[in-house]
Amino acid sequence: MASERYNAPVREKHWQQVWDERGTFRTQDQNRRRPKRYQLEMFPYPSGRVHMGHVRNYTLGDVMARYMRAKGFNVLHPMGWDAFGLPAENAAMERKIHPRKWTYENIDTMRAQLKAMGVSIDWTREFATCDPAYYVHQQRLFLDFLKKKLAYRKTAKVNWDPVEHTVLANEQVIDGRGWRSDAPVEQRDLTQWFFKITAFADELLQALDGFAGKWPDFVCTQQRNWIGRSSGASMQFALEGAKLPKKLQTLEIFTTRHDTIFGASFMAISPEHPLSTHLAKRHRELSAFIEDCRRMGTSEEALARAEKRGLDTGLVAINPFKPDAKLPVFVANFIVMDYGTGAIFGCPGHDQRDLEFARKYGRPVVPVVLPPGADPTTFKIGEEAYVGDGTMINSEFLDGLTVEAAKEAIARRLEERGIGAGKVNYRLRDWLISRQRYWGCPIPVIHCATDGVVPVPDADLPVKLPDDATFDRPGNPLDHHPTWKHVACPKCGKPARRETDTMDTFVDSAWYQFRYCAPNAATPTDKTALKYWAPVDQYIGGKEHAVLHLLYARFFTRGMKATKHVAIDEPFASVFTQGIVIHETYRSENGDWLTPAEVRIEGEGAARKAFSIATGRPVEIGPVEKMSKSRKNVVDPDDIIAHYGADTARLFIVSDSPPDRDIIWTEAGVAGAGRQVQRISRLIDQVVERGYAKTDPAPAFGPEASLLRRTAHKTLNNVSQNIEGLRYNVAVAQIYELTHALSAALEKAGDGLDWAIRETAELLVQMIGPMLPHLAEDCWERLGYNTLLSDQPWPHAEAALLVDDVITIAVQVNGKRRDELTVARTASKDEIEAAALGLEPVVRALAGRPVKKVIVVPQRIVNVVG
RNA sequence: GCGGGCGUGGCGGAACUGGUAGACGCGCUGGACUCAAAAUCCAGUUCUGGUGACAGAGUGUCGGUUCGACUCCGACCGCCCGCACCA
Repeated sequence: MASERYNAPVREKHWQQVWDERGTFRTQDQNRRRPKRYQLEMFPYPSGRVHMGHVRNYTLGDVMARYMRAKGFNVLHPMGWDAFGLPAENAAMERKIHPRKWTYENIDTMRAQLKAMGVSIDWTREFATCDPAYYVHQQRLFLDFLKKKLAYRKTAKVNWDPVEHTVLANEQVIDGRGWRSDAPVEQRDLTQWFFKITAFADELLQALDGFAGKWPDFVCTQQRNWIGRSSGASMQFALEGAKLPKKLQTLEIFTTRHDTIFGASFMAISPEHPLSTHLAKRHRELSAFIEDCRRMGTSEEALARAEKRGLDTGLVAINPFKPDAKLPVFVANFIVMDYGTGAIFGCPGHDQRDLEFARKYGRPVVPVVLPPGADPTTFKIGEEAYVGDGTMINSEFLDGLTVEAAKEAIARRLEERGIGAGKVNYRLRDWLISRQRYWGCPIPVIHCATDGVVPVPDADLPVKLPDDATFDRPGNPLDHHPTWKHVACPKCGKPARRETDTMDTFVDSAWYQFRYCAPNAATPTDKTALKYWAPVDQYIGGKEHAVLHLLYARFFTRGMKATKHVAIDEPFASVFTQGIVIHETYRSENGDWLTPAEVRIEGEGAARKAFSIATGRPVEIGPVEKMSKSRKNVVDPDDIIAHYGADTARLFIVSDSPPDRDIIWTEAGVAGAGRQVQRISRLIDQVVERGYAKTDPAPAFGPEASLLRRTAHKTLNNVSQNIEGLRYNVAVAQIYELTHALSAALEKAGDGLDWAIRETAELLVQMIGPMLPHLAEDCWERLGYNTLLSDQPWPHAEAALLVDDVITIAVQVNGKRRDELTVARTASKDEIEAAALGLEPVVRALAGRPVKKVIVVPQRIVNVVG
């Protein structure tokens, strides 16, 4: 009897319903004596529909969650919605639908889609960050941060996105453009809310050292660079040459090369430096120059190659170590205000940029560091500044010292004289969290003319978003609202103004991982729950969050520790970044993009051609790119699930490509995965059909049965290890090999073989469980069980079956493989050597030469050197 | 410019701490079943020479260490990513 085709879409719905009814994946919170495993994937933004990136992300996490569950861990695998954000407001403007309605409708759609994927989520813990029940706690956290001065307000130059009508954090500006809008950002002076991430700069940096092997290297490197620690010194220079207000009479600089102070030949300050601003008031040429720089300034990295230009202010600075050296002060276009103090001393001998500037403006170039082996009487700086190590020269009391010693000597004297000190500088800026938008978490403060910034009292929380906002004009709807912002000051009762800024949506996602541990707690977090569940054991998500979200969440955890909401420093014990899903692009003759569903492909390889299904006209096959709506190279997961089933989609996602690499979505690949699903289903049917005799105790095993059992248990062992190491593609390959072995065994007969076939089939079904959960559940039932496979413990590999009595090792002559040798595992070196030397191909390869040496590595290899 | 990662068949990719390179899948070729097709199954498939046994070459390039190198070291080439006048 031929087995029926496995109807995945129907069976999958059935099993999803069973899991749902039985609450199979509900986390047992009270079961805290079992070891826990917190598996988390980055929660989605409810943009409308689930895309392939989501399918990949949640499949990768689900394989791990299901595996760990079977391994006996108490698994927390929750899901929620990163639900605040601008697209909801855009939808409100374009389609006249309220952001709340739009968001919750999308959530309903996407929840159904995720359920159709068969993800083992505990849906009872679900929340959306736009639920007041969530953001009330975020407001509490904000107020606690405010108390601890981790949140503060300041006036600063900020990145203004002219399209989104809001400010952006530095991390959200990519190549001078807004991360969502792609519009060039402008600099504006505004008073905004910040989180003091710089307070933890050093901690955040140092903790990265402990992440080796648990976080991707590139993420650690990028965070290190973003924090950008550099160790140097601050130094004050007295200014002469014009009447200056007291505050501007000394110029403070930051340098990492204080050793080269005797080689200084000019000073340079940023066009945005307060001194530049002051001088420009009475100096028309200077104000024109500053204006010029400002216009050039903001855009593009092209300015990195732009010409170094400067304007002499006429002021001179006194070198504190060489008072007779008068250093002209330039305003220079290559000095940026937001690093160090926005001012430097230029030492052209040992800095390439300073050298170019000095040559252009006729400043002297004096070498003060002598390269090892160079002649001090003839050493000169040519086209290239010398930036290496060496011995100090032309530097009075520093002469003869190493660079390192000279730095120490200078730092010491600076401190003694009170005009500077050794100093560490960071590139990291505080996190600007104010957004002039409606659909975000309101910042819970009130501005009072008498009392200043007043926190909203806890009893008045949450500060809820008004439902009746209007979205018909640009700007902040909260600010436009007729009544919302007008409130009484909680302190003095006088009329006051509610803060109308909302928080950056990255705040919402900076602590959600803790909320899942106790999603209904009356406080932001629950100590008992956190003690058990935190930190997240494995976090899986996109590479694009290497610095953004992953850095913010790390900061927030430290902030929450300082405010006693958590007891740990780091939110994620290990992080895995998945590759993206990419697909071919298709373009019609008139340049329009077409979706894969609108295209018919004919031919193979070089003869492969595409045609529009609608018009029949040829279509150009373009490069393989990240799936995106604009390129239309998207495949709807629903279509795949409806046609092949979720298991096929899941299998395609985890087979072939390693999870951290990009994966090319192809119809052929999906069809191939679909065939594998059918193949396994058929194989299990064959096993059931053959009948079995799984007697207890086990029968005597003949050679066929023993071989099959060894293969099955070895595979189990390897698959387990490969799942744990997120090498799912290798695990899948090994499962395929086992199906071949099982298939071959069905053709044979032998002592105990029926028993072994039955055992192997059960192991196989259990092994596919994490990846193909519906099929596995279905096969488990066909094997005669009325329990759920999802409730079965992961099988144990029998240690005795993992080692072979007889093994095959390669035999080389001079490093070249000539033959192989089958020997007992326990064979001695001498036995192996004797057997190897007797092999005919070995004798032939030696061609009569005497054997000089024989290397025998038991159980591995023999190499005959002749 | 600085930093990180990666280069293996026609393709995706395997290869544990240096020990039989190319597992597994896709594709391709041939065959079986079929009136035919689909589906399925079997065999072959790194390259070169040879009917064949077999021989030689081979993991971006060049060199080194080693009995033995995809793996370790040095130099170079190419691709991808991040930061970018950072003082």
